[in-house]
Amino acid sequence: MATVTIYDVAAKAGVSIKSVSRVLNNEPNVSPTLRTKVEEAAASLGYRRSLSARSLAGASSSLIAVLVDADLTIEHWKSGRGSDYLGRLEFGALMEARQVDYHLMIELVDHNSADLERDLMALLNSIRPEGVILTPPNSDNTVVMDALDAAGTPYARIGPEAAFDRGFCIEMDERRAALEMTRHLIELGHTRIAFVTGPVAYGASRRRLAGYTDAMAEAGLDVAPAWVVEGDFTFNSGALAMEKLHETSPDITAIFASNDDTALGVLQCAARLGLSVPGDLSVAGFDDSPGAGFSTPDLSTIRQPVAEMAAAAAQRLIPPLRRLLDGDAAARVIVPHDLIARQSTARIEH
Amino acid sequence: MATVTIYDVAAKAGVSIKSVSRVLNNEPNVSPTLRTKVEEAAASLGYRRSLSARSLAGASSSLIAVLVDADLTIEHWKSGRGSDYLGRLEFGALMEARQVDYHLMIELVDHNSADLERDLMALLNSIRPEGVILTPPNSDNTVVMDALDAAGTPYARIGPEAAFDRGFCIEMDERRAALEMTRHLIELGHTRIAFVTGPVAYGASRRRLAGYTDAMAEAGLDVAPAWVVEGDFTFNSGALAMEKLHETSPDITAIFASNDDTALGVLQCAARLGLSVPGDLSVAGFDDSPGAGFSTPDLSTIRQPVAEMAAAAAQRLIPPLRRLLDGDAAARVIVPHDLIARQSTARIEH
DNA sequence: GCAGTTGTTGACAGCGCTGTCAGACGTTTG
DNA sequence: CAAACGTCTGACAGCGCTGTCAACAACTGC
Repeated sequence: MATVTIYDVAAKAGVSIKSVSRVLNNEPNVSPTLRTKVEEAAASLGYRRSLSARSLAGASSSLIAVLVDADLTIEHWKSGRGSDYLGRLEFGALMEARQVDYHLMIELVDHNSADLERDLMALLNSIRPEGVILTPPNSDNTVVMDALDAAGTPYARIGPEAAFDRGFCIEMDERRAALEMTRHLIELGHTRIAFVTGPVAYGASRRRLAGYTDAMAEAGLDVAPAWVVEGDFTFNSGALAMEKLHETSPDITAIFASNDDTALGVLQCAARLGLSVPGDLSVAGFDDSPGAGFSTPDLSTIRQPVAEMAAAAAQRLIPPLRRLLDGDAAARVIVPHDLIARQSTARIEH
Repeated sequence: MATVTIYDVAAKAGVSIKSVSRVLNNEPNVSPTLRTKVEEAAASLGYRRSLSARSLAGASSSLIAVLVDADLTIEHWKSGRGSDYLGRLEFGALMEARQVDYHLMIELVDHNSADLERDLMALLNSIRPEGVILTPPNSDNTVVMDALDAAGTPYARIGPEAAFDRGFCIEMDERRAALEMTRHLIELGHTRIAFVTGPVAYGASRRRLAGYTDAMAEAGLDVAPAWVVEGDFTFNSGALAMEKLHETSPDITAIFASNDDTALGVLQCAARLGLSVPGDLSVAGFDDSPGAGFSTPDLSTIRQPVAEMAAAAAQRLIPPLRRLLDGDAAARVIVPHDLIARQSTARIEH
């Protein structure tokens, strides 16, 4: 194949390679004549600078690395609980990166490797990314962040739980989202609304619960202790919660589950108990997981703006994009979510 | 940060950089003494060769590019029909690549760009991957394949539809999978089994239909013309098909849909018509999409071994892995699928 | 009209590696 | 015992770029 180098372009344009480099890098002090000559030559040859050479010569590597947790991913596939999280994330980042000819590299990290720090350092040394996108649970891995800091590589943390002063934090407002979903139920006329929590250890669980509590308080509605049932983000815990609620509080008219899996469990158990959704009971979830759109009835839920979060991350990590952001490049970003009202929540029938 | 170079290692080991290079590349004619000296020095410094420098100096780039279709992906997210396809694919490839320190790069291609070929050439020129993984629909894009051939870059096509002599073809046997699912229904005692097709334009649709037809023939069962209803891989087309079948052929006891979305549509419509699944009707899908595990009842389906396919692709594209495969590195691979029997299919009640 | 400035270009080194080639050994062969 | 060979190692060039610095032309101002 005809490998086109900067020499070819320089020869064709009748200038020095340095001039070609200048034009391509948008350096100042380039005459319009030179610029057109070089641009035409480059275009006619279909020239594209070699990433390796650029990176080696000291320019930016034009690379963003996405760190994905190996364990979590394996577990995901094993459990059969597929998720389009990664796909959406990459897509969001890619749409930004491609505009300025940056590239995305996916790296697996073993977050409980004996020598995580060494692994990471070696990785950074080997590929020298301009920036790194951290996905949960590594968004809160201090070893990872320490290594990145030591290497001086900027990083963006998707959905961090703590230490919001480190790196770029890209989040959604989970409390507020839960609050809005609860409001949505209240607006539909519900007053006796139950809540199925996630594992208490997760900050996300706590924030979602807080949103529910706040919305109820705000509307002047009491929350009976029995209405808040502990779950663990799984389908089964949802079914169990439904059973329990059916016994203890048969008068509730809506259940808000901390995530979609749980909500789907609630849905299934409700069907088994002969409760019609949304006729007898409204059910809401959280996450807009792929299954949520296909349940019967399909699930009202909160869509995590994963692609937008990744885009925000990319904008902050890629210098040319960051420049466009100007002063708006806050180190901590709250990305707006969507409330998706589907069939599983409806106006209460009197 | 302390960037560790080959010079540091050479100095620490008291040898020339060429010797370090020799050891690291497993070149022949290296004395055991040298080897240990270098390995120890490298390990103690946490040294990892720079990808760019290696690639620039003429060694392999250690890079595999995954070409993902921009349009298709956008459509996916827009339709809200998330898919974990990409995630599984990457994971499969990554697990292989990491063993030999290869890296994965994700690239978006716009398959109806005015200048696809130029775009691709520029991309290849810029990142010089060792191999490229093509995902549908680009697995059958001749422009892409031509560009890759011209560049001399090996490529693996995931789920190709035609031209099986080009590149590495990584497939599953869709006809056989459909045949097995039909057999599964027959074994459960069903004899009047309907089929909802995909769009006729897709080879996959035709192969799945063929599997159904073959299994029925094999079992000596007649297929009434009304039993085969045309769908288009969407949820709605499944619901429509169910309605139609309910009118024309109320005596069928099982429906095999060409994909999960369609099957979920069938499921929903069946519920609306008061048909219990699997009591009155068994329903089967194809693809094991994320929604399939969460429907009520959950869906029996065929799991596309996406991760395994990507792994097979990686093994063929990455030279050191390919060597391990030995003569087994067929250019065309059929990766085994799984039949996942869940609640939606059951023994027929007499 | 001459130093001082600015704008525009090119020569050249060097980024961290690998490939080529040659040199220094030790071992076999006729 | 010299010639021929195989084994091990290092010197050096060069991959395709960018950064530094110098050269030159075209201005400026006094």
